[in-house]
Amino acid sequence: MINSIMQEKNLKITSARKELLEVLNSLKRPVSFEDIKHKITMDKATFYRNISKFESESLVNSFESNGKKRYYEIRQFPHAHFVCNVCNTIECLGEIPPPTLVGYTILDALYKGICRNCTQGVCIKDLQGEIMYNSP
Amino acid sequence: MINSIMQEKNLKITSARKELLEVLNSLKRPVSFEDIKHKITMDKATFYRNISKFESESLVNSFESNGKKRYYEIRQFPHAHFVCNVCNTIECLGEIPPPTLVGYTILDALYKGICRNCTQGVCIKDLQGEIMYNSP
DNA sequence: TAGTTAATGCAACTAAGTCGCATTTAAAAA
DNA sequence: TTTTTAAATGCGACTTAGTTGCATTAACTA
Repeated sequence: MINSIMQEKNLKITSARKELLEVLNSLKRPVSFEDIKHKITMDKATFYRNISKFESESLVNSFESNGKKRYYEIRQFPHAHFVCNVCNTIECLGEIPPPTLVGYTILDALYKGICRNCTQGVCIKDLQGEIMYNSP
Repeated sequence: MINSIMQEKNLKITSARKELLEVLNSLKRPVSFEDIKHKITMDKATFYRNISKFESESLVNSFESNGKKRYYEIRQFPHAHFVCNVCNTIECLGEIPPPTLVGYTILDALYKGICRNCTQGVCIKDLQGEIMYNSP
């Protein structure tokens, strides 16, 4: 089915592309080049050229998180992401719609903060002045 | 008053730090190192060391946008940002609260999409499958 | 004012991402 | 099936954001 996806987009089916889509598809979470470079055999130039082609064909999404790295994932239904400042985990948020912004088209939402696990270990008063929203 | 801010945080008051805080304070919008490197006289190592110290002292906020650059701004009241994928403009969103995420502490929100100006020039059908939320 | 410690400038380095070019390969034509 | 050709690949060189070590300088303290 990976082949037919590429055919639909009129992309030449190469072994590098199949490999890359299979890896992204099996992981189903946002990954950086570093995360998967040992899982793929292609050159990094090929990785970036293909990722960028996949993005322009709407097969892949990307965003940047806390580090200086970009994260890529297979595009499924549109969803937001949450990056934890403590453990640096990136979570895909399923059901969270972004707020209303009249006149704007929101394509992506990225939230940062402290995830459920880490929140329990963090003293709230250390966050004085930083809190946008603290959930109950 | 810039001096007293640094005193409160027990930061040594140096000319580089005064210069950097003054520039950030006068611009009052998120800027990258590139944006302001011609406005400051310090070495880039000093810039990054001070920005990072300011961040850990809660004087400055940072986030990454579409490019591979990081953006820094004086921390005022907490607010979200909107990055336009078309014109790459970064807007500070004043009154937009992030959604509820039970158990999580949200410290930052970054939305991407198409800003008010650019939305008028974009054909909605080009966005098939990408739309998270299209405002009325 | 002298002494201590932290901040600075400089240069070298790392890592993400890009680009040009020669070679290979997928797929269409013959 | 073989030939053709345009696109994809690997390689190496490059760019740029950000970091680090080290010698020097400047801010605070006694």
